[in-house]
Amino acid sequence: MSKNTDFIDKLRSSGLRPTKQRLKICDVLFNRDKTFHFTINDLAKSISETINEKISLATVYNTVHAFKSKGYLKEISINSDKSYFDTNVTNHHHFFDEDTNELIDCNPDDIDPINIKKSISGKKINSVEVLIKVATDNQNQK
Amino acid sequence: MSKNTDFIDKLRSSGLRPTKQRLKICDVLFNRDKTFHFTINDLAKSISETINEKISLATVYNTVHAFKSKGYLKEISINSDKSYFDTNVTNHHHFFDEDTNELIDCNPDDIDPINIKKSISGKKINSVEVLIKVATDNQNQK
DNA sequence: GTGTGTGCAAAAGGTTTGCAAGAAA
DNA sequence: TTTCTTGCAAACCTTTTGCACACAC
Repeated sequence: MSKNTDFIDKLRSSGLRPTKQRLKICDVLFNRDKTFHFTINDLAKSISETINEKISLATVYNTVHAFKSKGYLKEISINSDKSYFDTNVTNHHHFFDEDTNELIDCNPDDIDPINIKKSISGKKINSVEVLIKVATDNQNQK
Repeated sequence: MSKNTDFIDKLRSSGLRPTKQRLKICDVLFNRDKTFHFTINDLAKSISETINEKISLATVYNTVHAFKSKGYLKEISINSDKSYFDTNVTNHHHFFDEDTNELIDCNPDDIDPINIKKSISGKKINSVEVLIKVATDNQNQK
């Protein structure tokens, strides 16, 4: 697990001042074994549960966006009503459980490489994302 | 091209009353050669440009949701800030042009079938969607 | 000290809701 | 006449913004 000094280095090296709030957010986001999928609300709640002091929503937004632009977080589109973020910034795909609104990472070998035969002239591919929506078996289809 | 009576039948057969507003929206949505990708705003604008009377935003939302739940429209997640809809309700994937915010349909044979080796126990796959984000070539990557 | 970051509240943008009036059955 | 639909405005929720104060350097 990362220590506080690691986070300080990480922030400093990307030009972000290691403030108390940012370090707390780092702690909540990155000090865990498994990938964390969250909405801003989840994160804010998680923060106020983990620590006693609470961090302003504006700061949480700021920080998440800063982390995203530095490549420490990835944003995932599922529903249009909320932004999901992912602490796993490697290229990977997702299952989305429509019953629980939960995101599940795919491992690289869970899905064969996507073979795209079409290209858009003058454009280059920035990302290829696969989203597999699942729900309990005895249910009407999406 | 579909005629008004077709739309009336379509609506009636799915339990929706063929009101003047819904028929107008049908006309704007389905009376076209190519697939239509739109946000609610696009649609509202398109309506007020096409016809002189305008339709309340609430009604546009109602209607689009009704059409979606009847399977006449498909919702696509790209950014979290807006809902995109698609008049092409067949299974297909998309390119998204990040320069122009434009959606482009993939034909079935543009992408090889997605081979998913993992499954979630007790859950069945409702949909598999691939989103390929593209941008002009001389640009920093996403 | 200078410049960046934080926090609050207010504003913004998209979407939903409640309810009275209107239209379809 | 009964039920569904419309339209408006208000409510709502998530996200952004402005600005004064505080903190990092």
